[in-house]
Amino acid sequence: MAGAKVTIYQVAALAGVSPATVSRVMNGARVSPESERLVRAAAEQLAFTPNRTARRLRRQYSEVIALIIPDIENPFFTALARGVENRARAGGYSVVLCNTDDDPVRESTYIDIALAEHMAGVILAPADAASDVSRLVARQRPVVAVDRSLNRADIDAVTVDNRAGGLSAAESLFAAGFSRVACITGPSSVETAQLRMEGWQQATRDRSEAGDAELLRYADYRVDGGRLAMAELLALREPPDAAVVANNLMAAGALDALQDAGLSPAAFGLAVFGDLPFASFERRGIRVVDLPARELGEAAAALLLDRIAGDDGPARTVVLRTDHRTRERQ
Amino acid sequence: MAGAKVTIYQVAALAGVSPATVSRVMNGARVSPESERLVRAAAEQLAFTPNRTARRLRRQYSEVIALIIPDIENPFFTALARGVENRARAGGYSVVLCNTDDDPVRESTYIDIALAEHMAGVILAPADAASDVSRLVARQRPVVAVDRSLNRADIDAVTVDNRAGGLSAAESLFAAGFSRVACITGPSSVETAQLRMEGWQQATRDRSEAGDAELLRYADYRVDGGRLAMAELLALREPPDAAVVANNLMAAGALDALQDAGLSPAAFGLAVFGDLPFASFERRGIRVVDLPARELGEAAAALLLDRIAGDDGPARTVVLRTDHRTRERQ
DNA sequence: GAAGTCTAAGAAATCGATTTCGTCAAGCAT
DNA sequence: ATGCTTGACGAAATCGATTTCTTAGACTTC
Repeated sequence: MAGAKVTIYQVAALAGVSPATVSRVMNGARVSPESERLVRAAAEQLAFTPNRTARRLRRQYSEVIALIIPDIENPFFTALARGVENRARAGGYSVVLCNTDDDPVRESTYIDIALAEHMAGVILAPADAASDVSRLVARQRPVVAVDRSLNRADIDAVTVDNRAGGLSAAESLFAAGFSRVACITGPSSVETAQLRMEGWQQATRDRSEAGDAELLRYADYRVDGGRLAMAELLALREPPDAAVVANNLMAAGALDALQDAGLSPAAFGLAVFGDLPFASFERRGIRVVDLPARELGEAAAALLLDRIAGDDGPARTVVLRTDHRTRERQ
Repeated sequence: MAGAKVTIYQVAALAGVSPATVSRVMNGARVSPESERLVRAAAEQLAFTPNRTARRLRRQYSEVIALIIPDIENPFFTALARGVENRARAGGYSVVLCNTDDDPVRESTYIDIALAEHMAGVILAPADAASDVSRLVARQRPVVAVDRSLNRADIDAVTVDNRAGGLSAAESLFAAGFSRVACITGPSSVETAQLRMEGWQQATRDRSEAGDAELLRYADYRVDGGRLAMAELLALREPPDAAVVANNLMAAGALDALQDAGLSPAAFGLAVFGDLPFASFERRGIRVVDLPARELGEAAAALLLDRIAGDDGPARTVVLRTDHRTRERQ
């Protein structure tokens, strides 16, 4: 009715029972049908909503999970977030999205907040493999690493097979007839960047023509880094005729650089990790290693919800497959 | 130290003072230097973090604000979210991101959660102009509408001048020599879609050649809707030679359709609301009405923080200007 | 030196829901 | 009929920090 807050005491008074009974009704404990009727009517009439803060303080627990990601403006992570949210909502949980900009300090702050807020669990795309989740573990809060794994064996993780993806991306370029296949990957400190590069390396190592160190560029997983790296590659005395690019943002930059050089992505040979959500028509001819972002999120959430529900089996690592294919149409 | 939770009582015991004094130290109230030293040392030693749930229950208030958006996978909203987050963090607040998929029921649920969680305020990009914020108002929780305004005059809002944007977008196409300028806008129930269309309408109304009703298409603000609308326009007996597209996603679809028809965006004449984050090289020649997404978020957060701090002046509406320009380079 | 401020800090109440504990009465077996 | 179980439910403790309310000194002021 009124806007003022309604407490369990007021409902109890109106229904003529004790607050304990109201609580029992709201939580499905055994109550006589008569009491239940009275309480429900009173709650309805007063538009009673239980105060979650009080409940949480008492229960030491809340139906909220934290999702900590490095870059909220990267579509890969928003798709992942959507996967997490879908799964969590289905299980009755809300998701709090925390953006770290790959800053370990901010990540650490968010972990503290998750603890202090009594969140039920944390899904973390770690800024660094050495990210410190020990406080969570010590307090027995479930944690799942997603996209990138952590340096510790006791934490659940959901990742994709990055090495296989890098390998198949490079192989598909060779199979299409390209011979000098370069690689633009992310920071060497980031696991996915390293593994994707290793896949490429494995494919190129054997081919006499290709095992050239100058064809490998470490960039920063951002648009400008991709542009710069591609520009450098094209300026080589013996430039590549194709490249594996380790994420979507750098691919956008690389496309730019190709365009500047008057090359078309199809003729040049480009294989990219992850989708280019807005580059719809230009991406024809680009090979895409499908990163199942939403599925990653769903799998991570499912795993976390299991843990929250009490599953305390040994740590699991779920590795999703990457498909790759050539884009013909969106 | 240990993982177990540390309470204010343990800190008090170790420091040899009362819990009240510990609280005073933690909150900057007057305490003797000696007590302060003792408390800080004890807190440090035990790695004490105040339990936010308990604090919130007592204070009836938390340093968390909710940001409710219709589509987390739309870069416009993530950029807006980043603006909110930056500003909120600077003010010591955390942001909880809630995604509604334009579903009024989910929106309503999130509003209830914000209330039950004692959040300090809500920034809402309403799914519908009739979205019900009355519960928030009744409970005196600050609310700011962003991007789209609400049907009520007592709520702060931060928007852009959509009509002016639509007008200048259309004008710039006419000025560039195009004569049949179409418009692909969003659902007629969405305010921004309506206003952008009206701007276009105003520009075309006077030009004899252009005031053609069939050149106006209502779509759904999504990629496929844009593609379809553009395909329909191109199939007209007398197709347009240019178009104003009311958001970024539909523009991606429209570009697709143009490509299918063998037209280049520059030759066709395309003016788009909002940036196309990944279509870097193809967007040359496209006219972009800059939507200052991040600034919208920052302005909304600033306004909300003012309200939270107690500002209870009359409701304000902040209208940001849209700049438009032609893309030459990313 | 007596009366009147301050100040620091402890004791205890408080926020609102949950949960333990205990009581009372009804139901059942012997 | 007696003793025992069972179920409903109220009273009161609890979660942990904040916030009165008090009290005991220390310091002014005339």
